[in-house]
Amino acid sequence: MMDSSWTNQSSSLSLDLSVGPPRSPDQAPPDQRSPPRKEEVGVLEAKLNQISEENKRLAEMVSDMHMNYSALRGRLFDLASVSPQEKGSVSPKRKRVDGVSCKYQIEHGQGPIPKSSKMYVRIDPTDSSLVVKDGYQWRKYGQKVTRDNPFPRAYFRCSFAPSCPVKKKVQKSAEDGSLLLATYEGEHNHERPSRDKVYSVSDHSAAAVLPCPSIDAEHTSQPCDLDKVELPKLQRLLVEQMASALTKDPSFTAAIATAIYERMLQSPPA
DNA sequence: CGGATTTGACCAGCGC
DNA sequence: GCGCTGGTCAAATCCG
Repeated sequence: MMDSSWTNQSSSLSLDLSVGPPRSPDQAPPDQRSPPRKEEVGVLEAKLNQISEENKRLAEMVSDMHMNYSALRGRLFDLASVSPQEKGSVSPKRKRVDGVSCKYQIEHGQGPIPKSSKMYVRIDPTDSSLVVKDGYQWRKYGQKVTRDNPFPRAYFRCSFAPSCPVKKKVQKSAEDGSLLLATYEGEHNHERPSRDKVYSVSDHSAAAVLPCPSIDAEHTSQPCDLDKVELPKLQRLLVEQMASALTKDPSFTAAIATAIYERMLQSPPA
């Protein structure tokens, strides 16, 4: 099985790339204790702004790398964990469509197959809150322990708009307690209340929310084939290499920080 | 005090 | 019909 050690590093991905204000003379090394002139301060401030911008870009790159890797990992996990019998519906024993009873569909005048999707969310394995910060507002209305998973499944309804029919089920992966699987049913009939919370890598309770493009294929019972991923090959290869670097080298983030630092030293004064 | 969460009860579908 | 299971309800409880 896959090495989950990287998940413990996920929080460290939110490495502090920000550059603080210039050191005060008291904090500076002994050989730099002379007070800076005004023009020097201006130069340093400009340099600081430039570095901050670069740090921002680098942080976004790391964020993207993390999400891309997690998405691929989630998909791989999905493929590995879904048995052939389970690919059609939630349970072969029950003729429900994605967990929605026939009665519910009839009463609510819905079609046979509500639009659904899944998201994988990286969390702290010790976090049992089952909270997926996807930007929408949810109200929990139930929790159940299911037969095939020791972790409880939580049921949520979208509470942002009273008429919004969207529901979601959130359950930890049975194999990987650091992975949350959120199953969404229906479509929102309103705008997203807050986009800022989505893909918030710095958020420790939901390090990365990962849309899984394979899920819609479930309705057609088509096997999810990694080769059919629409990502260009080159991009995928790049993502895999970056992911590999993240997983194999625990000091990868430190290396990035070192590179940034070296870049700072090489950067000419503005 | 009002809204959100918890949790046991209830319901429906399915297999035997 | 009965038991099992997943999904939902709703009263109790929590919390800001």
